[in-house]
Amino acid sequence: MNNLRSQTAPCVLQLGLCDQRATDLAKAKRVQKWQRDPEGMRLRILEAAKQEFAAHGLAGARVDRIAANAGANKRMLYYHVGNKEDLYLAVLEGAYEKIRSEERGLDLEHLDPPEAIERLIDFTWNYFLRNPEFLALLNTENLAKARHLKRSTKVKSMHSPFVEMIRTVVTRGVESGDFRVAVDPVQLYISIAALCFFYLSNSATLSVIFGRDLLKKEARDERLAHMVALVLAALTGKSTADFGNAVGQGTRSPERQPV
Amino acid sequence: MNNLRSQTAPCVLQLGLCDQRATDLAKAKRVQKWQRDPEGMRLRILEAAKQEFAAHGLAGARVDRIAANAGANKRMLYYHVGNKEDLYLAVLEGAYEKIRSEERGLDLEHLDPPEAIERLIDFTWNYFLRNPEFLALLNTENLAKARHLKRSTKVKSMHSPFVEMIRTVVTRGVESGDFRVAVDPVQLYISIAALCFFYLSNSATLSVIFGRDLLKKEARDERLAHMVALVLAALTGKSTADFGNAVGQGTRSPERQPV
DNA sequence: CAGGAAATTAACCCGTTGGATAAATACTGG
DNA sequence: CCAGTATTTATCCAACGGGTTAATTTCCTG
Repeated sequence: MNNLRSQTAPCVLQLGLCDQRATDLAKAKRVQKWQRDPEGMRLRILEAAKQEFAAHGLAGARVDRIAANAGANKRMLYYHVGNKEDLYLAVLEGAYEKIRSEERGLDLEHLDPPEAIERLIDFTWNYFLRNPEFLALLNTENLAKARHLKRSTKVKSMHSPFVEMIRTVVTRGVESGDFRVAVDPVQLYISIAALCFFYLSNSATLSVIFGRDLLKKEARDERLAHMVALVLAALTGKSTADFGNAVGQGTRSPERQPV
Repeated sequence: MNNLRSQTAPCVLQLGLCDQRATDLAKAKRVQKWQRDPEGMRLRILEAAKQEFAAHGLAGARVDRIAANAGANKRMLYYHVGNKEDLYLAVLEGAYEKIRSEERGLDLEHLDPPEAIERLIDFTWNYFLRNPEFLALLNTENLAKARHLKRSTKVKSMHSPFVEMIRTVVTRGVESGDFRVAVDPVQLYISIAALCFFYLSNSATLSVIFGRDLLKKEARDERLAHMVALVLAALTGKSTADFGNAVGQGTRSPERQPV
């Protein structure tokens, strides 16, 4: 259809000359047509690749589109990162790095155990909301049965501190009497992630089959309250108001009733 | 690489002649080379397509491979179903049809509310375990933002009875005093599906980052117990033995410790 | 048993796409 | 300011993959 090669955006800071190339080719020669910026270029490539892989999956992603959206030439991808799969793995590693890095700043150690859990849920939920590409990338990688992730050395090492962080919270909660039982921290984290991840990652199909928009503000708030109430009720044994409140909200307004 | 076109498997019931075609071509002419079987062919195509789409996603799926695995010619797909996207939608609709159909047989109405919930979790979990393609298909469709599902008329209509089924259980549970709160049935189902779905759908990456095999028998049993305990504890307010039991199992055996 | 419709096969078409090559241009150290 | 290197651009291409056309074979019906 449309030839992507002709769409390759010129590099940043091109001194506003590219548009007039036709009018004065001779003069253009004396001026800088592009600037070097390897680091910036690499970052823009990775960002564009993240969007592309998230939007279309590994097989559906187009190298040309990534280049175009990065304001680069296709050749640059191979020069700066490598082939399509290398690019994909770099994006994936970056995505894990980013979330685990933010999680490290959660500082759950200084909170009451129930508050710590609530904060973890709140963070996870909002992180997924803010970074929908992350969800899509994980799904893509799981479709590939983690083939690429297995090759990655970086990723494996960055998860044990995170698990330990949760384990500490659980242990403290049991000792303080806030929690009735000492759950396996990995199991607990998977459950928390599951509640957030599935809702958001599958919101498109769920919205269709249940006939309500699961992403609108009220629905999102309701969901967060539901998840916190669910997990805390199970851990502490005490019911919270929110869990009860969530009851009818989704069903009362008639236009949101599933047909 | 290898030319798929030459791999097209002959039709079923070819009277065992195909292997000897080279030896006696003349005689073969007098015998049936293939049999008509439109319904069977359609089914085999859909089954092969399901596997292919589940394994590679929409963009990654190869029409040639589907044809080959269906023991058919590529042209047959277009003859019996339509183009690639039609094929994909047919597969997707069939997948929804199948799970909702099995769910209808659950007969939760005649169980105690807590038992009914446990049974629903148990069924969902095992259905996902038995039908991993279903998970992959849903992920693929969500990557496409439910673009195809929205076009489907069949799918939307088959979910309201299911939601009503759950709503009845919840209402009965509240009336009997088994449940402390009347949760929104959609919210509850999404949570149950989430706990099962995410664990299985993402088991590949999770197994890598947490350094344990989440699909082995013990891990699966442990997970089911954890989920049932989590949901029932939140609904009933009573702790169950399993939730506590699950504590250390994942962490005690040293080889499963995340590094 | 003829003849036409339904089912199946074989071969081809052509735009797309990942990747490669070589040439041009900017920067840097001497 | 010059030579050499790093970065970027402009083309090119062979393989691939979805889809189509046309011929071939089986089955059904009158």
